[in-house]
Amino acid sequence: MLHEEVVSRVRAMLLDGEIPPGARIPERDLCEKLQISRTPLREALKVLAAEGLVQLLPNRGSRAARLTDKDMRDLFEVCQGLEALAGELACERITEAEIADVAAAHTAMVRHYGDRDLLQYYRCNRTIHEAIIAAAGNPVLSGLYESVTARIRRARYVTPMTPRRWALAVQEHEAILNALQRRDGVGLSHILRAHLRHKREEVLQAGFAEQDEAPAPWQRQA
Amino acid sequence: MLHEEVVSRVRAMLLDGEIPPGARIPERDLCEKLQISRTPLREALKVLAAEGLVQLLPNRGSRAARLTDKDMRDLFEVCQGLEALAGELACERITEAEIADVAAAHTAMVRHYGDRDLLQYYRCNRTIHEAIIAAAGNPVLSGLYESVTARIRRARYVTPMTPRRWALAVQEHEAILNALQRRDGVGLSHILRAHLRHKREEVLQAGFAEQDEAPAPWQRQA
DNA sequence: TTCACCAATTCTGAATGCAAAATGGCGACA
DNA sequence: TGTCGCCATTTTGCATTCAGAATTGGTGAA
Repeated sequence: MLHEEVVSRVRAMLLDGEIPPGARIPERDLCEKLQISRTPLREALKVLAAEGLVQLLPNRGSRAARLTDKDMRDLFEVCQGLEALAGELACERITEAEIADVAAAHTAMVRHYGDRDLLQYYRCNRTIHEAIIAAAGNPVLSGLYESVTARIRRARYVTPMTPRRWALAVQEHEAILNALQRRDGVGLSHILRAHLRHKREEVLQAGFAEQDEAPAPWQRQA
Repeated sequence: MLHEEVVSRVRAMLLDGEIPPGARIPERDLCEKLQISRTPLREALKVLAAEGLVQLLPNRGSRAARLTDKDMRDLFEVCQGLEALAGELACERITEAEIADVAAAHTAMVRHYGDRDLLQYYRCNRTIHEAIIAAAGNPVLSGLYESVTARIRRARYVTPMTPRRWALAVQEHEAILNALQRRDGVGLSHILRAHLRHKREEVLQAGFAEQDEAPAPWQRQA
């Protein structure tokens, strides 16, 4: 198994919640689960720690990072900034073919909205957002966006929506597609930010802060 | 030596150019220079590779990453987005005391401009930008900003400036401070973006693309 | 002289072993 | 009975070791 594969596997386990937030990560167990030795696993854990997914406690091993409400707010804020930037850049650089792709995904998404199929709706939604990022043609931006969204993905794409909010979101997406087709970068940027601000409010209202696993009150968190 | 210390040391060597861009990094040499064994060094290299400072070639070791013009442009673009976001957030959250600190750094910077002391000027400049980031009160943002600026620091703070551009930069900084004092988030955001756009043009004009170390023509780059 | 091929060396990547630190349990004492 | 301190066990962090791949140098043939 390649180094990057180990990183991906463990990252997936963290993001999918297979390793729950706040849980300790016993190296030995993960080693035998992944059928590798401790050295490559430890390398992967350090990388994931640098990404903010894992918390390293010196001489006390590693834990899956917990996301507080504050973390979630911070991540959403940055995500807003990144999407806004991507929107502006995308309007300058996107090809007609790519616009058509986004339009297709949008149409599919609206259809799933009509069917009230939340899962498929979210899938198309994500496709659209990622297409806009990709259209910005900036690998640095793409990388940071990937890292940030990965951490809020469960919150972003799992939160149930009220009919009212869902309708608003679809409406916003109409505006997003429209701005993109008009190549109105400033407009798109504003819409994306508002869109994400609303999403953030949803998520925070839903109370998606990740709880501590062993919240013994006298143990202060490092 | 702690893990984070190893990462920092090697990162510093890369950013300072002690390990030149494109240079191969023989693990054994660095090990004895840092007085550590290969295991912790390799962990650090993987982390730095995830940060984009190091390029891992499977079974062929690692190289210090080279920055192309495109990389530089991408990094500046993202930097613009992050600073713009930070400017808006800072205007909402900055304290009067922090504004005073920025104002003091600004005054000092203008004085160094009067003395044509580029080094001290850049020092104050950086203080101001970092203070704005810090005032945004978003650790995720701070972390990404730190990572992005580290990679363009040499270009950003080493490029010589024409008198004309320098004067413009100072003028822009007046506007930055002014917007901050008025807590005009949107205005600050725009000024910061223009400021960085100008900076980027300077840097790219100066031709700061990092050359290959061993550009043997028949060796294709991975 | 130049190219191709092969052996030897060097270097990377991963597993194992060892010392140090932390965790948990047991007993002593207040 | 509850708390503190000490010792055994577990786990981490690192050095060392081992296997495999890549590079280098050399040899021979065209």
